[in-house]
Amino acid sequence: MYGLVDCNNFFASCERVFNPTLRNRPVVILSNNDGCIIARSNEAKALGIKMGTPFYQVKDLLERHDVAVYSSNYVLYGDMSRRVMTLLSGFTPNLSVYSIDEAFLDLGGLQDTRDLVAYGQTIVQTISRGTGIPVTLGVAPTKTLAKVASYFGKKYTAYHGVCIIDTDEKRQRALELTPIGEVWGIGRRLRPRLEQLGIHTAWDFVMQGEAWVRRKCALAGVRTWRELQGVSCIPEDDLPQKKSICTSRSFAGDGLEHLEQMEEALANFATACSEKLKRQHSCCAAITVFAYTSRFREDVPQDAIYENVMLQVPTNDQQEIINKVLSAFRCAWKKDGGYRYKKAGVVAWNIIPDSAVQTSLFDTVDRVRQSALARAVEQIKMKNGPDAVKMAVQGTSRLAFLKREHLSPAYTTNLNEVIVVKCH
DNA sequence: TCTGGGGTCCTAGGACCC
DNA sequence: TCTGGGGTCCTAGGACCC
Repeated sequence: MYGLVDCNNFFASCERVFNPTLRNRPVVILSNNDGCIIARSNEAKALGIKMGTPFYQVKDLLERHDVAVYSSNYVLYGDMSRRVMTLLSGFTPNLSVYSIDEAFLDLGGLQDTRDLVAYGQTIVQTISRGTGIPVTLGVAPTKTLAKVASYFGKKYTAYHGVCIIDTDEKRQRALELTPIGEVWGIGRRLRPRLEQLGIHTAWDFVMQGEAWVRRKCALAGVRTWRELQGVSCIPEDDLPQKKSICTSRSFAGDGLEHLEQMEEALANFATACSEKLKRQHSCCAAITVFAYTSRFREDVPQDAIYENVMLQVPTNDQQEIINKVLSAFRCAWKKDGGYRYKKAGVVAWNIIPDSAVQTSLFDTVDRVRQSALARAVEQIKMKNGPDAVKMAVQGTSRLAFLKREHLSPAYTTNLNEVIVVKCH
């Protein structure tokens, strides 16, 4: 059996943990640059606020209903997520963290339903007491069915956060009540196509033949179809190593116009990619740098830059990645183009373990010197903090281009921002 | 005025080989 | 008029997830 633990309205719940006045009040969280709504409390959902709605389109509505609005505080959410996952790892030898707010638990040892219900309640209550985050647990023979179970666990309060699908009768009943679009693996495109073919519930889908599913939904559809029948076919512990690593941002306002501004932003994106590569002990053999103007502005000239760099010798070195990114970007830069770039980023790909790097006879980089410098920089950072030393081209205004007007404090990670309790 | 930021996998088609 | 029969590799684009 698999358990799926899913944090309820995770970002909104994180804000609530440290601000009790937000309880029973609708809460929404905005994306970077305060652009879109990316998380909502139940009260906000009830107001009809949709995921992904641009903030400016619902600003009036939010004010009318006294909705609390927050900028994304990923430092806080990341730390709260780590706490939840740490607690969960105590309940299973096999925890697979699926996203910032979800994890699959291997519950293989527990077959008896009464045991499962009790164990599930313990898990939910432990997370709630330990972190203040409400979670839902769905349990079923496959991961896709565990998702279905958690859908019902959230929908009906009578489950008290734990819903278990452990018999064929329960499975059929659940699938009959599950709209096809709610199934994990059926997305925005497939749903209308299936509905047109008369498939409205997960059960309608399961009742089709395999060849039919294969024809209409390709291989991924067949996998979902089998999972819904109780045949597990989503591989264990997927992708610990990332196959591509991307750092990108939108720029607030009209975007960036000058090469120097772009260079500063890209140098910081390149640095972030280098750090992510080092964290998973990888090197990349290819890098992409991209930038484009706003696709929403038909009244201004449009441009897109997209440059690939193939490396002779894979690397994760900050300086080298910055150099490659910037020289490729400068070649593609249109002097006097007058474009305002709204979004840019760096992607590292063709990733291999850093232990498997092959050198090249024609390498022009002094690797000995490079790694000595990188080691020295790392030691300075360890001793004096992550911002103690940086490349000049990175500038001093990290994240300055982000608009975050509704940011909450970093309650759990910054000593100057921890919560203060006043005694009278 | 204002529209996120990451990832994965699969498939079709083109380029190339003999 | 008529135009083989296998392969491989790469890439772009489409689908999905959070």
